[in-house]
Parts: sequence; structure tokens; C-alpha cells
Amino acid sequence: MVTSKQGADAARASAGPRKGRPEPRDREATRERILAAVGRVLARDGFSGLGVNSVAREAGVDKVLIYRYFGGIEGLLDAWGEGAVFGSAGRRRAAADAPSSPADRAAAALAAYARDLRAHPEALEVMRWELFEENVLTRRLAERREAAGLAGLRSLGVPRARAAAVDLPAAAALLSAGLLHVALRARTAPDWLGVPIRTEAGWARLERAAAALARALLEGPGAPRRPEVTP
Amino acid sequence: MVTSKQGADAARASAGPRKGRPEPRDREATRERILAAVGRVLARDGFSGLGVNSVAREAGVDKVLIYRYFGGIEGLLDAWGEGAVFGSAGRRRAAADAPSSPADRAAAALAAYARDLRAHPEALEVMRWELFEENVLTRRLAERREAAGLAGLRSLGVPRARAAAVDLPAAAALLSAGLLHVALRARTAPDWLGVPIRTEAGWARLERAAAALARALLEGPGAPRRPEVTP
DNA sequence: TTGACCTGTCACTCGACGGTGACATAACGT
DNA sequence: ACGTTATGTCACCGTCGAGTGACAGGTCAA
Repeated sequence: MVTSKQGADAARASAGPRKGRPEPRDREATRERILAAVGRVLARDGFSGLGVNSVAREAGVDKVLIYRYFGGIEGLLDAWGEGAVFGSAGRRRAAADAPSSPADRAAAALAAYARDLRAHPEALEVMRWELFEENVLTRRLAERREAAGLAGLRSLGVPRARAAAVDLPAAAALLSAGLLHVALRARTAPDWLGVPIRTEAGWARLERAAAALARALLEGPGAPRRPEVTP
Repeated sequence: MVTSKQGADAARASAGPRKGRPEPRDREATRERILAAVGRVLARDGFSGLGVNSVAREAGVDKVLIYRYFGGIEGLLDAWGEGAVFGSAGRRRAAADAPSSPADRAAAALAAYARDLRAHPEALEVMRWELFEENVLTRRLAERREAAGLAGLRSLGVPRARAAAVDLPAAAALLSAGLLHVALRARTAPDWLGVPIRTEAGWARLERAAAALARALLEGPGAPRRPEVTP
């Protein structure tokens, strides 16, 4: 050894004492630490700050382990995506299944979606990511979301004729995209068209507006205004 | 000179013969070339590909000139933002001013907005940028857009009482955000909730859906349902 | 003509990143 | 007790982007 400038590498852990105890060698535990670090980096720095170096640093682990255990960033993200990232589809589904009119179910589903968005910053980051790059993770999650969204749409139970007349998928696409976009935008701006998007009050307005739009569309002129007993 | 590896720099122009004629020295022309390059790089590679090096390369110019003439990337973007980036606010305004019902004007404005989005890729890129970073350019354009959007909203001429009842700003925020988001998403995905977002047909559906949502909200129960004379 | 200034070129530093080879040592089966 | 393997550490490499100092060749006024 040439006792060189002990420069180490940029990926060396910068936090936490790792020289003291050698940390018991446990592949599984290390894997978990790395996976957990992905979520933290993502939520804190966004996808642009995500890389072999930063994750290794965050996990307090040498970056070579990422290559060994996951084969690189690709595999790491793939493994991370396995875990339930967007776990609350169940809640949305439940909201959509509540016994009421299709319009009510749509309104409830939109509100639940809005709340989910704000409750899952890492998932939000992945969706931001989807907006300008494709990779293993974004592809996988986007597929999942498309499927879940379409299923939710069907479970609204809007009568076929009416759904076709109003182009339900297009309207749902717009409203969901709108909520998502505003949630994303909150990271870099406090308002959108004058509506505060970082406060509970602002989001209450947005949820109400989404619900009102959905209701107006589904209960609009020509709608079967009879009290519906839907399955 | 040590006749080193002729490595030159990464910013050296890679296209176009610049060794032949020395290109007449003209500060203004060079400035323009740089500014034009910004738009091209932005539209082609997105904001992530935007940098001193890439712009200089694209312009066929040495990067040091960017520092000399603009003081760096910040100043360059600032100067670029001076130029009319989103020039068609006039069209939207015109659509909104057309003599018809507020609902019709809203529908027309949304459709015009959707068309503008797809017609201005560099502007779209800047909006993508706004979603995950703040800088001179994004701040400036976001302010402009907020102002224009609010003005457009007022020019719809929705009766005060009704506007308050339906929370017009929130609804408009959702719909405009939805259109924008779908336009952004088109760069990385072909569909959104099953709706094709890269085809004219898909966009026609989205425009109709946006219009229908706006109409349903503004003409909904309680709306002045008198037969309107629409062109 | 000459000197000051301006435009443009070039070579270089610095830092961060992705990626790899070589090594030390703990854990484990024999 | 021993050798093998797996786990983790460290020092590198090449690349790329931001930023800078030095310089060559025009341009123009005195």
C-alpha cells in the first residue's frame, strides 16, 4: 500500500460510526438497509438525487454491495418496486365500493386518491420520475397504476350508455391527472391558479372541486336521477 | 505547447465546419445563435440535457462565450425567457372572449389550452422543469402563467354567485393541471387511464371531456338553463 | 502605425458520478 | 484446525459537466 491520500471514495458513509464495531455480517440485513435507503433518498432528494453513490452513502454501506446484491441501480429499483409502494389501492377500492350512487363513489374515489397522493411522498416521487424518464421502476409502477385505475373506473358502476356518452375514461383521466399534477407541483410552488396547494384548506377545495366536477358530469342533464340501488 | 493529446474540450462544436472560414466576428449574431440553441436543446433533450456544454455545442460556439455574454446558465435562461415563449395567450383570450355563454367560453378556452400545450414543446419542457426545480426561468414563466390563467378565468364572465358556489378557481386548476399533466406524460407514455395521449383522436377525446366537465359544472343544477344562442 | 480592446479558441482544473479489481476478514462446512 | 466462500473495504479508472486563465487574431481610434 502506498499510504496514499486516504481519499476513500465519494460513496463512503458520511454518517454513523462504522469503524467501531464491524457490524455483524448479514447479507439480508444489509440488503434491507439498502432498500430502505432508496425510499429515504427518493423522498428527500427526489429521483434526480438517486444513484449508486447516494444510496450507498445513505445506507452506510459500500456501493459495491449494490452491484453485488442487485446488479446495479436497475436491479435495485426493480427490487424496491417489489415492495408495496402504493399500498392504499385497497382504500380507494373500498371507497368506490361503498353503497351509494356512481357519482358518489366517483367523488369518494377522487378524494381518496388525492389523500393517497399526499400521504406517499416516495410514490409521488416515482410518478414525477415517470414524467421524464422510463426505467424498470417507472414502467412497472405505471402499469400497476393503469390497471388499478381502470379497475376502479369499472367498479364505479356507471351505466354503460352513460359512460359512453360522457367518455368516462377521458374525464377520469383528466381529473386524476389534475390531482396528481397539483400534488407534484406542490413541491416547487405554493399555488396553482391562485389555489394554495400546500395547505389542508387548499386541498379540501381541490377535493371538493374534483367531486363536484365528477358529480356534475355523472348527474348532469340526461342522468338517471332516480335514487339508485347499486350492487 | 506540449502538443498534448489534442483532447480539446467537451464543449467543442461537433457539427458544422468551423475551421474553414473564421466566421465573421459579430457579438450580436453569436448571442442570437446561443439563444436559439437553448430552445432547440430544450425541445430535443428536455431540461435535463440543458447545460453550458450542450448549449455551446449546439450553437457551435465556445462555452466561455456563454459566461461572457450571459454570465452563465442563469443569465442565459433569463435572457431566453425574455423572448415570447408562450405566445398564444392571445388565442386563448380570444376564445374566452367569443360571444357565448360562460360555459361555452370555458370549454373553448380549455380546448385552446390543450392545443397550445401540444404546439409548444419548449414551453412544455419548461413546465416539466417547473415540476422539479426552481430557477430564474421557471419562476418567471410560472408567474406569467398564473397571471394569464387568472385573467382568463375572470374573462369567462361566470356570475359571481355561481363562481363562488362551485369554487371556480379550484375546478379550473384541476382541469388545466389535468390537461398539462397528460401533455407532459405523453413524452414518456402512450396512454393515460387507457386513453391514447399521443394521437389526435385521443386528444380530441380529452378536449371534449374537459369541455363536458366544464359545461356540466357551469350549467349544472341551478344554472341558468335558458336556451343559449351558440355559434 | 501602433496600441488598446474585443471576439473567439484552447487547455486546463475540480468535483461528482458509475463502475471495477484487489484485498482483508468473518463465517462455515469438513 | 483448515481451507473455502461470502461479506465488506478500499483504491482506483474513465467520463462528464461547470468553470477559468491564457492566448491568438481581428478591429478601431488616436
